[in-house]
Amino acid sequence: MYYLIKNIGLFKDNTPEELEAMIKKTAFSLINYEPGQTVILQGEKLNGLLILLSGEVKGEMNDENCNIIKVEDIKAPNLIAPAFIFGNGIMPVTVTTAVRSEIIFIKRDSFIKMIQENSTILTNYLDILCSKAQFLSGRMMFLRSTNIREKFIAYLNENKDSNNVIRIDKKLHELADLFAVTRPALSRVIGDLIADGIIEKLDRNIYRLR
Amino acid sequence: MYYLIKNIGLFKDNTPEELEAMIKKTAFSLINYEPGQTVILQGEKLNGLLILLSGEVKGEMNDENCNIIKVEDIKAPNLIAPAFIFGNGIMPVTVTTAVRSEIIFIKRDSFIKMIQENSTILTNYLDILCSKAQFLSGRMMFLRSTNIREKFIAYLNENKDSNNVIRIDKKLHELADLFAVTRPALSRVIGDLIADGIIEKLDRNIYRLR
DNA sequence: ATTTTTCGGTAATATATGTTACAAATAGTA
DNA sequence: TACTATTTGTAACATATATTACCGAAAAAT
Repeated sequence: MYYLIKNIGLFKDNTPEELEAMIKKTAFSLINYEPGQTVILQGEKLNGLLILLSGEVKGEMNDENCNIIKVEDIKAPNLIAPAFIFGNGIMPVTVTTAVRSEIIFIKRDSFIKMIQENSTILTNYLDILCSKAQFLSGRMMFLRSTNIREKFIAYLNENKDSNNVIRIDKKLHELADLFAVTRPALSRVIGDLIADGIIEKLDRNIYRLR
Repeated sequence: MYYLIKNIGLFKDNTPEELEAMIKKTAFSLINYEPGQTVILQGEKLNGLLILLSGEVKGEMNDENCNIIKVEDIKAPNLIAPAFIFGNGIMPVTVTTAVRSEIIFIKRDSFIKMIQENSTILTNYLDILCSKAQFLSGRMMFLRSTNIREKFIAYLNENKDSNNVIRIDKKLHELADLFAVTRPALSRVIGDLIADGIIEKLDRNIYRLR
């Protein structure tokens, strides 16, 4: 178990032995979930740290019209909703297990004690929170400002290799979802970019910028 | 000064005396800025905590086409970019003073020591970071999913009083900016909502939902 | 090898929003 | 009061994207 959680960013700088010592003096509960069970409901307050030790969970959101919006999948080992332990902390999504899973729950007070006593865990947690905020802030600027054409070119620039070649390792509909647009619209824009000579299609999902 | 910074969320639970004792044993620098001076440049790494003690700063962003996008104004007393102290920490905006200002800078290591030694400051900082991430995550869902009509109705629902009346205390162009749309488009949608009998206009910037 | 499913390209059409311009209403100021 | 600047409403038109549908290619399953 300590070898498992060492793969989580929060604990990456601790040895399995340190983690064992630390967990041993921390109050926690280890819960086994069957596939499809609810871990935490949208609207509930998260009162501590959830560590997905094994298995896989998915987040889903219900909007006012009761449409279910799939938000993200988390595979073990990983933290679940680390940015919802503090602040108002009301979960915007319902988290359910996709497969049989083990989850560790550490109450907020115990978690605070843990990060106070261990400065690498503290800074790792701060890194996680800040990175999350920075990522979201960047992503928001990205979504707000640009059209599909610029989004796609920005994506290519971020992922190009030294030859300006990009292999897109996502389904097109996933990429479209990332850009918050529809797949045919993205597809058309890619076609336009090729027609305009801005990019070159080398193979299925492989392009070169020029 | 200690009375001033007590008004910052990070220090709200400490008495001025505690703050004085704490600051006295922390290495920091207090810098005076004239109006229009640069505090930190877009692309630079932030290496500690910036506390705006007096005055006012603004954040501006340059996109690839060198357009300047105004991001936000911060009035004293307040923290500047608290979510960029950790993580990758590269500033996405340039911060400059709008008026003569005083700014305290505490290096990252000193700040870590401060939050380790004072658990109310630690939890306040965690609250700030988590709230930021939660806010951004909510705002992103909002921007991604809905059209102007739904955004405006959501805004009305969040701000309505017991009689379903909303006084919009923003300029229309500010509201449009919040929604990441243009003012005429928002204006037209409001007109449509009135025409459809979904809302009623009581006065300039005052509406009733029905 | 054959069938079935998924994935990506494309087109017609509909819709939402942007752009630009101008006028009316309001607020601020001499 | 009159003048000016700001804010808002509105319209014509342009554009980007969504929606829907269909086809062919690729991948997966049988």
